[in-house]
Amino acid sequence: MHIQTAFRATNSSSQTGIGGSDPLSSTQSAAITLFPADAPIYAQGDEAHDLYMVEFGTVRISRVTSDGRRQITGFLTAGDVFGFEADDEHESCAESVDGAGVRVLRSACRGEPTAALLKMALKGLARTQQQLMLLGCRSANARMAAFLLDLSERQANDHEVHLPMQRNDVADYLGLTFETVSRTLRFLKDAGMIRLKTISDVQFLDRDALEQLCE
Amino acid sequence: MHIQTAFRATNSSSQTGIGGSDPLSSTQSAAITLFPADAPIYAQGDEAHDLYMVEFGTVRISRVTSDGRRQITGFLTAGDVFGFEADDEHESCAESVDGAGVRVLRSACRGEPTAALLKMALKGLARTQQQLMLLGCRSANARMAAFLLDLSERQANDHEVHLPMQRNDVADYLGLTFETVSRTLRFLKDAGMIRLKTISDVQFLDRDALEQLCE
DNA sequence: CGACCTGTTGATTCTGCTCAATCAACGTGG
DNA sequence: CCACGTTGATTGAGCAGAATCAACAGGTCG
Repeated sequence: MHIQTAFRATNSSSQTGIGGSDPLSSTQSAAITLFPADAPIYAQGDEAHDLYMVEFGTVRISRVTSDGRRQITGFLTAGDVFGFEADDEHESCAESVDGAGVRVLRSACRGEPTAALLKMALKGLARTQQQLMLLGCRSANARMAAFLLDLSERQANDHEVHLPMQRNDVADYLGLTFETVSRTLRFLKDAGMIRLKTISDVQFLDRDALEQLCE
Repeated sequence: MHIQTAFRATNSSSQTGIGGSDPLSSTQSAAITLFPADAPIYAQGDEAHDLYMVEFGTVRISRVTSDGRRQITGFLTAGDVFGFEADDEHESCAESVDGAGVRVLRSACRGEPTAALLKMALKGLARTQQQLMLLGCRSANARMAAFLLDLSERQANDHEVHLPMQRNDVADYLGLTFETVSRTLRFLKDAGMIRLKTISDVQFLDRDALEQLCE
């Protein structure tokens, strides 16, 4: 099974600054491919050729264990680059969450690596370590608070957060069950820390309390 | 406070193949520094200049949260390279676990990056993702089993594993308490999967059962 | 020998998982 | 239009497992 609905849009010069200089000036691939919700971008075991950059929407990176469980190892949004592998095979799979636009950076990984390429790899490393700290939080409430604050920072909005993914995805990201995710949001609501504007839009009522909670 | 007992040894050409060619031929720093147990190599907040390679012994990378808890984000052994940062400041701290020999790779990160450098960074990324999957294991027994098997692979020994770090470190690595670590080892012992040759040497009696457990 | 540190074990508490029911939103087809 | 099925989200009850608090054993070092 492969991508069907993926279409190609004209290149809309990404606003997603990486460092200062555009690291892709020599590797531009003008086409952006749209992956509808839940469409696979690459799968576990696929050969790893290229790198990818999210242009809009959200991409999830996940890995499935032999017992069928799924661990989401990252949610990526505009400007994030993914597809790095130590070997020539993808250890994780990448899927669109909500209809994501992805640009393929061909030949970015061919030849001698550039400083920009290294920087992107290090950014991926930093993201992964960040999530590691998140999973280190013992309580479910703390993890959720940390997750919301992390999203808030990425979305550059101190007062509100949009959750493009569903509860199941959040659960597999935080190492919880989706029931617990639901309960946790309810706890934060009852504690007066957040308000659920819609099912996927969270408004912060007491940011300090959230920050204190995830410590 | 800085390293005191650190001494410099003659360079013993490392056997720790990274890829095939020696990536450090142009960046050799002949000196190896010995860090005694628990000695800091660098601290959270230190300026990040160089990269480091473990020559012998074990190094732990950790991060402390504002509430005082510690999350160990990696145990590194001979051949592993660490010190990568996305920014110019160390987000984590590195300490010797058991008396570790560390070589500084000066200027490895200056100028244009090499393919070998990128490869090392990607290896670090892969290690971090591996641990992320480990933390994704729900049960304490599963985490411990996965940890032991992971160590076994790194030590290239199918029958036995040496634990250079103490229970407290294992706990902070696995996101458990040290009491639970103790109990978990006891469980694996009672289940006939392992034998504790010494307090820090674990012998596998039923490797298959361990592998099945951590699924 | 005593002080201290690491590790083990026990008892209790509490958190999150499991199993289950319910509800709201949506789409389909009669 | 409404009956029906589906899917995602919420909520409840009971239980298993890990954290917490506490006691104790073994080793090392002064």
